[in-house]
Amino acid sequence: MFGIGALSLATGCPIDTIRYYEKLGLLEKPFRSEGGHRLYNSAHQKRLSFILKTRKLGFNLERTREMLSLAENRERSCTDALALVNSNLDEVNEKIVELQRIQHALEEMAKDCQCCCPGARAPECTIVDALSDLKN
Amino acid sequence: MFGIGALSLATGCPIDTIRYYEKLGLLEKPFRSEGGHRLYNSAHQKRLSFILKTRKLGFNLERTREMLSLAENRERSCTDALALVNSNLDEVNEKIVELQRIQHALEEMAKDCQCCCPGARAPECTIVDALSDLKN
DNA sequence: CGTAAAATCTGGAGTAACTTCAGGTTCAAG
DNA sequence: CTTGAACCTGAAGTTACTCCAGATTTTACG
Repeated sequence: MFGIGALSLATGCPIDTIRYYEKLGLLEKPFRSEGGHRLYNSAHQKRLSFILKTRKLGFNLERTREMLSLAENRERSCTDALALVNSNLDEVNEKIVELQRIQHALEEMAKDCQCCCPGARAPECTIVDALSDLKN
Repeated sequence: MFGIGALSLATGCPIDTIRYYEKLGLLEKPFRSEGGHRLYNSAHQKRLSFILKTRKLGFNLERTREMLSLAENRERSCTDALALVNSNLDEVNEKIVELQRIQHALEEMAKDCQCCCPGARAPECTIVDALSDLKN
């Protein structure tokens, strides 16, 4: 049995976040010392590690919650876990595509500016021009 | 002079967002009809379009604000705009790298599950296993 | 054992960038 | 003139935390 500080140290999860997960019901309520301090065991730690690993894979808290219940429920099939992974993957892929679009556009802007308006005043800058342009 | 609905339609920006930008001072206060309805002209529309274009390039509102003041201030040099673009580009690149890491990990998980635990119960699923594993 | 420092407690507010809501007022068309 | 659409305001909700103040508990040291 160890305190919240030790759990935080062991998992790398900030203390406030641990309490936050508890409030959301992702983490079950820990035991308490006589004075009211939280006391955890290795089961708590495992569950928190699970959550953190899931979060690192980009799952939001709702999906994390589903993954947790999946991991605990012996009735549910593995295809549910796969579906969860895949829907998360879809989202990640969409985000990547969007960011790459942005990346491309920003690189173009930077290139144009560097080649065509070095030292110029902002109003004549190609970047400002591009943003001001009502077309496209 | 047109109302907020028309501006929204013209720019594709939701009405609530227009009011929100006004509250933040990104958009200057419009004229008002006798009854208090907002009235805009093409200058307002241009400014809003500028903001929307900047947002589409992934700039946050603070950077958008800077870009706006840059576009208006004849004293500031073009290199400032370039710096803004580049710092935004840096952030975008970081996000892409992180998302690609996640993408990779999720793809691996999906592959493992599809090959090794079709139809199995969740507790034996490779996905759940990977998340439960305290190592790594 | 006493005390001081470190750890923990609680409830609430702050963050980004909107979005939604309720309850009321104004505008435009017929 | 009436009615339905558009618009008004201020406040609360969203995600996933993070930070704060002020109080209490625990632990270490002499």
